[in-house]
Amino acid sequence: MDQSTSPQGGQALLFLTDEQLRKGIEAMFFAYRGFTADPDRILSEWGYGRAHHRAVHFIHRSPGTTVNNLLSILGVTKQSLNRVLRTLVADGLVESRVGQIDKRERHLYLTDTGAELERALSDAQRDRMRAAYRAAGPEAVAGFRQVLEAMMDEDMRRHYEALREKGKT
Amino acid sequence: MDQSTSPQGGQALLFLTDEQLRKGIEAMFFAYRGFTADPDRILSEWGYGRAHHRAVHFIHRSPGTTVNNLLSILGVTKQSLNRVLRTLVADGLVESRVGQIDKRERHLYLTDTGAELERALSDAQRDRMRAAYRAAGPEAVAGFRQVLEAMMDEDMRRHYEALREKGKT
DNA sequence: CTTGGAGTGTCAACAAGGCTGACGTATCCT
DNA sequence: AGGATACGTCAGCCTTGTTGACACTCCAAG
Repeated sequence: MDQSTSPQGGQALLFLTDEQLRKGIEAMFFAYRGFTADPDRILSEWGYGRAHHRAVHFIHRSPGTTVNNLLSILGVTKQSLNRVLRTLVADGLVESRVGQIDKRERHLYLTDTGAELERALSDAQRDRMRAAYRAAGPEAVAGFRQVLEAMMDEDMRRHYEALREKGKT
Repeated sequence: MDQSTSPQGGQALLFLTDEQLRKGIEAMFFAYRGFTADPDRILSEWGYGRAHHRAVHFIHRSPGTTVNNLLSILGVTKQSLNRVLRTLVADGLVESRVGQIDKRERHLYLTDTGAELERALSDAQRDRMRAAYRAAGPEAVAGFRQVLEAMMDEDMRRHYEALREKGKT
């Protein structure tokens, strides 16, 4: 395709050999496995799966978020998300409050139990992330984040960058 | 848990605030989605899923690999892998040859068609990886790889590092 | 006030791709 | 000869994704 695709073509310029890129691809694959291993263990103890983890994580991050908002972040159908939310509400981990301004919307909050699960999950995941960060060092971390951000789709980057936007209950 | 878990505790020392770590976690989540988006599109055209991608990728990387070896790399059950391999063999993308030294083993190879799919998939994935690498720059890439390697489980790092070991057909 | 549409919940049916358990067969090794 | 190994396969179950269809509530525009 371009010069960097040929075996040694762009190496002097940009070191992007197919072999380098393949290593990066496999690194993503193997690392993502490690990344999810600990939460998966905890989730199975609670009888949940990754879908529940994602929901709990983003509800914790943005308390009061609406179902629709969650849908666009998670990128799944409402039927799929609803199944997960239903069990979380039924099990008392998530509270779904009817919106005050717009009563069609449901605003989602973690209960104490929900917060407990979230804490167990994020503690485990942070521990591994922290260990990796420490092993790699500050400069490596900066590079890590730069590459990951460059790998995201546009809309995902929007969600990624959005931290605080709603402060009302 | 330790000093870096408290809001500002370890920042001066290691900048590892919960917020920083959370950002890293979400970056992994969103980036992995981007990472798999292009292959997923191609796979659905061929009527396959990610499981087929993984099999095809590692057979391409290590032609003649055995089923057992593939199992340990992919970390799935033989029943699960077998279902995927069966369709790939039936569709003529993968060839399964009885071992010459040990006739119990089956050695796996891509056919021309299989290589064609692999090429389409890895081209797409490399394109995105290359774009991300270029956008982030060489130093960032080094850091990216360092952090990912530190995030892997032990056995995964072994597979990740193993490039060539078998040269015989 | 009526009506269209947005936001949400839910039922049903289906598929991919994990899992466990059990069994059979061929082959190798001791 | 007998146990271990490599592989395939059948059967059943679970999670999590999909479509399609339908109902309900409410806001806003006409």
